[in-house]
Amino acid sequence: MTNCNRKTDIYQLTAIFERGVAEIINETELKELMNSGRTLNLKQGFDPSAPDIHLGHVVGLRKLRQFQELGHKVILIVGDWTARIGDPSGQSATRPMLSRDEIQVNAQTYLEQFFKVVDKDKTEIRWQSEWFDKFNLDRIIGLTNKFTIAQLLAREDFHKRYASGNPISLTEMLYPLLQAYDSVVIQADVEFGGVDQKFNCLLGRELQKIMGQPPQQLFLVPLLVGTDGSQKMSKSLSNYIGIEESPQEMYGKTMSIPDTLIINYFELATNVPNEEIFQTKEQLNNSSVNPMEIKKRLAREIVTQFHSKESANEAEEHFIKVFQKRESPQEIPKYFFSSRHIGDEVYQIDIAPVLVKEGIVRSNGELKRLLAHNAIELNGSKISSTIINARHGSVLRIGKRNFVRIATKVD
RNA sequence: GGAGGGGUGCCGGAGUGGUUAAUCGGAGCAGUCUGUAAAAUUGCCGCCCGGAAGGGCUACGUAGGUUCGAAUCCUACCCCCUCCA
Repeated sequence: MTNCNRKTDIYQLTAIFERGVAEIINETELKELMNSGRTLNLKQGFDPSAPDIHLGHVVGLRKLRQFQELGHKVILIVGDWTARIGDPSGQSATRPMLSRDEIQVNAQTYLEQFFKVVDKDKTEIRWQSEWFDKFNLDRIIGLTNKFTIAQLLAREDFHKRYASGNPISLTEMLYPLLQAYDSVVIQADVEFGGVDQKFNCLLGRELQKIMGQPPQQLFLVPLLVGTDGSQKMSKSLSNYIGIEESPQEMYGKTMSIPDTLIINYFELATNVPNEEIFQTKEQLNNSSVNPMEIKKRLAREIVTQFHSKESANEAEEHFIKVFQKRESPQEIPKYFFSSRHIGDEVYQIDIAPVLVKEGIVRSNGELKRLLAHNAIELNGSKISSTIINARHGSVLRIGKRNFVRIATKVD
């Protein structure tokens, strides 16, 4: 190994262990493993019931990527069996069973997004069904008798639910066991996950020991707080930034995070070097720069990562134009409205049917509420009725962010 | 097998015969302010008709029943929780 490479290694190691880490079990052992020169099996599981990846997931995926760059191999487990159980960390216990086809489709979608961050060439994909399809009662008993109820109840989520009298199904108890068994099958060296996965991952470690394997190391990343600024990013709370979203959406959602989260996002979701982040922190602390400007930088970084620099710049222009200067955006979707020509290129139009039918507003009632709140503009001026006089090409703005260009259609 | 408690809107949680589309909190949406930040403040928050006043429909686990009238009473069923065995 040349000196040059060594330096890179040290630099990378620092990045790996000092940023975007919640907890490592056991750090010393992990470092020894990494020094052993062996290609490590990095385990990452995913549940094909929720195929969309958002920035919260990216925190962990970026870690995987960093490890890959050191030459290690990711083994992605498609949890086609655990998906049927549903991760108990959600409140609702039972989920509908997914069909084979649905799982296939979800897995496909997931993979496309997954490889936007993780290196495809250094990834192996394994399906739980490879081993669990063959499981019989004998094996299930063999697995379950290795653990006690008390052990499983130690999991915070189970514990809380039990204490507050909420149901826990036996099947759910199986979830951590299956996940643990995956580690045994693939002989995982390190399992990656959010801190909320700690219990499940630890169980894998436990089971490996019982089965005579060296226990896997745990690399737990922090949970990214969502755009609402209070809860962890998740699709069901709709406080997420999906990596498949348009540059404009991504940019806008980033701008909507609370200022207090800016540094956190820089650290967890971007490659901006530590020194720069440190400077940024200073600027925020002594108020020498408007936090908005810093957030714009963050938004550009994020959009660039999943789209391109150009898209990021365009998204920023759009943002400034539409939200800061309150002008109409460049591109506005056009809809045809039944119109009655009342002379001089002016048409009388009832906008309600189209807006409701196209789902731009939820219902007629909703539309009336918006009108009552002065939330609808025609070419920049508020309107108070769904019956309007407009020209072909006039622009409607509904709420903050919905724009509609009117195309007239005389019946 | 026995005893008791409970199932309400996106979530939590009131409500025990009419004044209840259902108190309150959270979430959400919109207005003002503004940096799609925070804070503040106002309004909305089942669907349909109506400019409005108002009217109609659907809804409190499911299906029936009593009643002029039921989320509230009765019957059966389904589901959940706790304790005893």
